[in-house]
This record gives sequence, structure tokens and C-alpha cells, in this order.
Amino acid sequence: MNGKGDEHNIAEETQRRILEIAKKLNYKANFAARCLSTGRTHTIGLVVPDVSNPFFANIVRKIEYYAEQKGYSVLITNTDENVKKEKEILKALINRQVEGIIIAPTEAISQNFDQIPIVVFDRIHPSQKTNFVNINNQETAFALTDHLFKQGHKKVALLSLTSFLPNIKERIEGYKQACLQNHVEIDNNLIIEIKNHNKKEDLKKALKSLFFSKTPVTAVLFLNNVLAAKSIWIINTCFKALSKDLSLASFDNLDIFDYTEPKITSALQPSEMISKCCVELLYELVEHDRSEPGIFFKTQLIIR
Amino acid sequence: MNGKGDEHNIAEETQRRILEIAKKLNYKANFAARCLSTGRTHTIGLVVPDVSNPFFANIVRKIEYYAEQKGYSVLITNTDENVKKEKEILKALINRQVEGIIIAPTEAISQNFDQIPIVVFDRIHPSQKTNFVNINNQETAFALTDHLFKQGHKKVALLSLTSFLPNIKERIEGYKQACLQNHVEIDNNLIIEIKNHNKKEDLKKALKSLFFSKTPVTAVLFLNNVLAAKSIWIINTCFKALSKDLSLASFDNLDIFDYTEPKITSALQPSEMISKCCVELLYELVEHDRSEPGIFFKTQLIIR
DNA sequence: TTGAAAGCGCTAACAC
DNA sequence: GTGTTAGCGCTTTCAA
Repeated sequence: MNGKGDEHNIAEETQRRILEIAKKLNYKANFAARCLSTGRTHTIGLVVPDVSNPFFANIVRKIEYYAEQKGYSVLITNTDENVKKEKEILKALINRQVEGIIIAPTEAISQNFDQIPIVVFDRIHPSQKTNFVNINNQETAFALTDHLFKQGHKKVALLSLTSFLPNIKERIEGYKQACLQNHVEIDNNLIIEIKNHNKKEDLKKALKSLFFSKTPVTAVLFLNNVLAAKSIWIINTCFKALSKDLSLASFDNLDIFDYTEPKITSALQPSEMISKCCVELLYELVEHDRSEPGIFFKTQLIIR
Repeated sequence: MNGKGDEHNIAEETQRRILEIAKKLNYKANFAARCLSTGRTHTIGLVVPDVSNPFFANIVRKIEYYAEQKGYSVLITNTDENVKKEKEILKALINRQVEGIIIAPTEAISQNFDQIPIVVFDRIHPSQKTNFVNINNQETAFALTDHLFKQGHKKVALLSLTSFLPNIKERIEGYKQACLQNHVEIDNNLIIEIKNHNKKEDLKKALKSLFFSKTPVTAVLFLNNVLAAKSIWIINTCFKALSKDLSLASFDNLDIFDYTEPKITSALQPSEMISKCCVELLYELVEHDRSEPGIFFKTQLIIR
């Protein structure tokens, strides 16, 4: 019944007959029993900050697809950027005997996480040398910022998430680098960190402070799609008058950026490849205990 | 170690000591073994067409939250509106001994699905009398359509998904009802079904045929957020000139609708309550074998 | 080819 | 309070 009939020299006739009876009885091997017996669960854990963030929703969708191809089920969980919750989730997943984990960690979790095969994406700690999928954060942030300066803007602000995330750090670095390259002094007042980016109020306050200072900001780089989308909403509903003089850029791309006003230049992450590679790296790790070097992808600039 | 120490009259001191040792040894009960032994998995399955659809991404997020509160893990899967895939997924979930399933089915799956506790949302077959969470589809579609007519439009088109989904049928009914109420003859050429709504090409063709007929359509109702968002994209990039004369309405709401041009009136589904109720209904079913009557929620019209 | 039996790690029941 | 044991449903090994 496990497809190894021929291997054991069982008559074709017999095999057929057994399978038929099994189907008639609607027999299904008990999954838990099989796990217990074989020691395999064919399940992996996927840990993201928030599946309802379009970037992650996309990745989750694709990882599930590729995982299924490899015969894995996926246990999807959200951390809400909450370190404590993340730890509990990880414990729970391991406890459930998942065979490996793909994670976009809230903190640099991976330093020496050796309890279980693990692949990290989106937020890679610099010390991590293997089993990760990353993008050229710094370079991309540089290009986006540089694009804004090249449009003629003198004051380019940066709207960031909690800046201790490694990817965010790199992006901030890229921004700073672009400032210097354009002979603009780095002004820390222009680098704003939004702690809870789900609160529109905070974002509105931040934008207001930028747009209505003595020497107003005329260009903004957003460090992810959520910040960008919500900001566009705020600009349209509250600061509409400013709209035509503003240049915006965003890390991550969204379909809507194609038609929103003000125009927004963005960096598209290759989510298809990211997802695929995450699964493949984990597969190597799980099935062959083979640790692979990290993978880097380039983002694609969409200039608008 | 299972928290039943007091129940068994075990000395507090002993309990503490044991727990301590367990922690020191980093002991974790094997999940599969426990499942096998107790017959419980504390896992439920969640089956949606596509987690990357914002409507479902939201629901998935919240269902996971409420399920966790009840002590369940959630196995999330995508059917891609594919009946065959859905059947396989269901089989696989049952095989995994999930204790119940929450599903937005591709077809009316639920008629007599008695293998396992199941709660249906979003697409409810009329024959389903219990254990579902639904919204007032027809009424909402009526209100949206009526709103468009009241704006003075004579030709209101309907962009729909595959119309054999029960919720879609109801929405179409609401649309038709509004036509009649406004003394407009129902024109089946104005009811367009987009088979694969992921293909922008199809959508573009459909919109083109509507906007460039002899007597062009000036108002459109979209039957879900994806159709609406993509259509807005198409209108902005291809038919920009028409934009100012168009009135649009959409089932489902998206944040971006607050600022997109042309303006779009929408119906907001109470996703928080939908998610919460799905989990609660399933909980009753799983824990107490208690079948509850279906629940209806009202959408909220956002007029723009 | 077929059948029997051990054992995966846990829970629950029961005897001590 | 504490220790022993059967058995959950499967896989795997070994004997017939």
C-alpha cells in the first residue's frame, strides 16, 4: 500500500486487489501514527510578521505552492513583530515536530539556532552565512534615494520601520550613502521610525512634521509597501494640496502604485524566486542535511 | 506535567520539582505521540481560494488569531478556485486528523459533508442551514447598484466572477433587482463574467467592450475587491480619459479606495466578526458536537 | 509471499 | 502518592 509492492516481489494482482479494497473501505493511514512510527511529519513551519501584509501574503502563497510540490504541508504563523510571541511560536512548531522552518524573523533569531533546519528570508543578520535568501537592500535603497535626489529634491526624508531589523538597517545605510553621494548632509530629523505602522495616526503626525517644517521636505522614501500605501492614503485625504510637488519612492512594489497620485517609484522584490529558493534551501537542509550558502536577489526598480 | 497535578493529589513540592527537571532536560512531549494517544490534534484546517487576495489574507490572519485563543493551530491551504484541488486538500486535511475545517468553498461542497466538523463562510449554498457565516449579499449588491442608478446613470454594468458561486449568484440577483426597481431592463450583455480574474488582459477586453459600445456604459459594479482594484488600474493606465464620467462601486472594501480615481463606492465586510464567528462555530462543533444555526452579518456601505 | 511482533512516545487506567 | 501496563495505528524487521 505504500507503493513499494514491486520492491517486495508482490504479485501485481495482489497489489491491485489490496488497493481496491483499501479504496472501498475508504482507508486512510492515520497521520499521527505514521509520524510517530517513521519519525517524519512532512510538515514545515512558516513564520512571518503578518500574513495580511501584501508582501508576505504573496510569499506565503508561493511558499505553500512550492512546499506542496516537495510534499510538505505548511504551518503558517504570525509573529506581529513580537519577539516573545515569535519565541513561543518557534517552540510550538518544534514541539509539533515540523521538519524545518522558513522564517522572516522579528529579531536576528538565527545566530545559532541549531535545534532544527531553518531558512531565513527578508531579515538576515550579518553574521548569518548560510541558508538565507536576501536581496540587495542597501543598493536598492541607494538607487531609490538617488533617484529622488536626481529629480532635483534637496530634502529627502526616510520613513522607516523599527530600525533594528537587519534589512531596515541596510536600507537606511543605502539612504545615507545616497545623501552623501549627492552632497547632502545626513539629517537625523529626516529619518523617522514608525514603531507601530498599523496606526495611521502616528504616520500622519510624522508626515505632517516633515511637510510643515520651516524648510519642508519634498521627497520621501518609504521602507516598505505598508508605509507607502498608508502614506499615500494620508497624503490624498489630508495633504492633497502638496501632492503635485511631492516625489515618493517605496521599497516593495504594489499594483496600485501604477496609478496612485502622487506617482511613486518603487523597488520590486522577486517574490517568486524568493519563495522558491526558501523552499529549496530548506529541502536540501531537511532531506540531505546540506547547508547551502545564502542567496542574494536583486530588486527591480520601477520608475514612475 | 499536564497540569492535572492537584487533581491527582500530588504534593506541590513534587510537582514543582518535576516541572523543573523537565525544563532542565528541555523535555517536550512528542506531539504525534500525544495525538495518537489522545486522539486529538488541536489542529483545524482553513481552506480559502487564495490567501494573497486581501479579503482572504485578512480573514486568515484573524482566524489564526482566534483559533490560537482556543488552543488550535491552523493549517492554511489554497484551492485556486480549483474543485479538484479542493477535494484533494480536504482529503489531505482529514487524513491529517484536523479536528475541523473552516472553508470558503469553490463549489457548494457542504451539502452533506459529514466526515468532519465544518464551518463554511463567504460562499454558502442555499441548502446549508447551519454552521455558516454569511453576509447579506443580495441586499448589498442591490444597494450598491441602486446607488449607481441614483447617481443618474442609465447603463450600469456588472463585472462578476464565475457566477456559479452562491454568493456571486446572490449578488447578481441583487443587481438585477436594482435594475428592475429603477425601471431599467436587464441586459445580459452588461453582465460580464471574468473566468480567470488574474489575467488583466481579459479584464481589459471586458472593460473596453463596455466603454466603447454604441451606447457606452458609464457605471460599473465590481463583484469583489480584486476585480475592482485591477479595473481601476486598467482604467487609469488605458482609459484615463473616461475616468471623470465614470461611477464605480465594489463589493469588498480596500484602503486604497479612499483615494483612487475614479471614486469608488464600496461595501465593507465585517471581517473581524466573520473570522471570530467562524472559529466559534467550529469550536462548538468540535468541542461540544453542537451544530449552530448560520450567522448573517451586514456589510457597511462606504459611499464615495 | 505472508504473518507475527516489536516499538515509535505518549496517555489513562489501575494496582500498589 | 507512585509505579506499571495496555494500547493508540502505523512501519519495519524477521520468521515462516
